[in-house]
Amino acid sequence: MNMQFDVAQNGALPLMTRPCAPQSCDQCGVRDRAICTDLSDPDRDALSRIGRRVTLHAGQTVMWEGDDSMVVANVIDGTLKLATSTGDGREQIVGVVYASDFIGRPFGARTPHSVTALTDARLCLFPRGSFDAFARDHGDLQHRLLQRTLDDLDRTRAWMLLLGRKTAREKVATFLLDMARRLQADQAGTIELPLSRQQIADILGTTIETVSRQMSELKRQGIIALVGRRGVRLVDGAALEALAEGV
Amino acid sequence: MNMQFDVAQNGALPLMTRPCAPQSCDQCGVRDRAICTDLSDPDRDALSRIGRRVTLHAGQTVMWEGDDSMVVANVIDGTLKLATSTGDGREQIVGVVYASDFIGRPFGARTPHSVTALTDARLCLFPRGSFDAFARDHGDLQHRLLQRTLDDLDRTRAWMLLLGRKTAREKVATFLLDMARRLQADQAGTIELPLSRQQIADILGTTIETVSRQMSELKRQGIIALVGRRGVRLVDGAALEALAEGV
DNA sequence: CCGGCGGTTTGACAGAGGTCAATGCATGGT
DNA sequence: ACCATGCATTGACCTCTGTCAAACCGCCGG
Repeated sequence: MNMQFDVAQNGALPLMTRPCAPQSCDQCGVRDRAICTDLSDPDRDALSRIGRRVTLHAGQTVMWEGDDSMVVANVIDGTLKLATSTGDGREQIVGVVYASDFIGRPFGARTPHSVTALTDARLCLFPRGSFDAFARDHGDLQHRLLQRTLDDLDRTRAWMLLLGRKTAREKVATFLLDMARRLQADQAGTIELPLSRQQIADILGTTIETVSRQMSELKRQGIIALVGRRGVRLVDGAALEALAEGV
Repeated sequence: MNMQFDVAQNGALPLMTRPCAPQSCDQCGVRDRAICTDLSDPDRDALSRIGRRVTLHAGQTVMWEGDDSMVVANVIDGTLKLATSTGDGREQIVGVVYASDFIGRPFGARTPHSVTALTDARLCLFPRGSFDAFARDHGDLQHRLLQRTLDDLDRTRAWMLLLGRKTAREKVATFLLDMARRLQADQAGTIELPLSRQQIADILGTTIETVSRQMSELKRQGIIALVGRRGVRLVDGAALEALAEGV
């Protein structure tokens, strides 16, 4: 099906080589949305001292499927994909994460999926062992992590319905609505997808050609408008909603 | 695709009407595997007093998708399915749970999927509010719940690869290996599937006919043997493993 | 032991979507 | 401003799997 087209883009990981200058949590952009939000000031400082700010370029992979789980992180900025693949290189994106989301596998030995930057991104990175220890001692942090994990699980299960039972048309409609919900539209109502057609196909469990054909068809019907390579404007949201549910 | 064929089997829920006689945790069959395992004796007693033992018959549904999240439970015995469906009745099973697993949506207002007994089952049922409050006060319980949720999420994401990228053959092979891993084989090496062909199809995101055809083909090749309606013996496990990965 | 029910298997067919291939066209570098 | 490159679109074709339908057969009750 599709090859791991972006492996070649991955340079050496900057994790060890380019820690940014230590930066306080005070001016952190996700300060009031990340899992560390409701820690007390001294606790947050302690956690902050465990972690490092790290910058990623689009295409770089932070963790690989099956690796030992060495680090976890908060996403400060940017969009990343979580993916797994079959032995022969078919890839399925199992999650897309945004600013303030948490990535990595705490309390477990293995990273079950790769994590790759789709855009340039900044992370607040923690060694897993230290993070685990810290979390065990801080009930609210653990509670927030649990909340997030439960939400992730709900979203993931909802996506299984899409993968297993929806038609290509329904998949694309659902995807567009999902993106519109997460992304901020500009003044013209256009959203900029952080994903290529190939990546969209990898999320929807289909092919690039099918995604393209479905989008063209939606455009032909006047339900969406395509602007440039990655821009989309949802012209008739209600129609999309209907298609997403398969009516 | 497939209709919700088993809705008709659902009698009135026994949840309110048939609480079993209070029963201590001492003789609980999942005592050392459920999330309550490492609570202190008094704590476990306290939790036990919040909950009730409840018996379900095969086909009965405990919670419906979209309902307010009123209860959570430990599975003491039996097998249940978690499912979501599209507006027009296509169903996707998003999880199968066994003895000692935890079900329901703690810390959230809505139940994101239905929960239905596949076999007769026994639950240790808690009102969600009380359970949430208890869990917040007991870090180890919450930690165990987090562990389980993280494991569930890993498994669920692995299943997304199957739904999105695997062929019918690979799906069936993966399913059989997964069941063999979970279920206890009898002396002849035969496992008894707790699922009908329709339910298998609903797990794999395919149809009953495709499942049947793939199983027949595997049997023809001597890789598995079918015994009766629900029995399967994995004759050539290595061949199955190879098929599951798509080689 | 038999008969009927409900799940399962098998067959024939069709269509959605995958594959292969060519063309089109944004985007970024010079 | 232009071109080159790589992504996206479109087309033709084919296959896998879904659909419809009939035959089959475990399993249970009488």
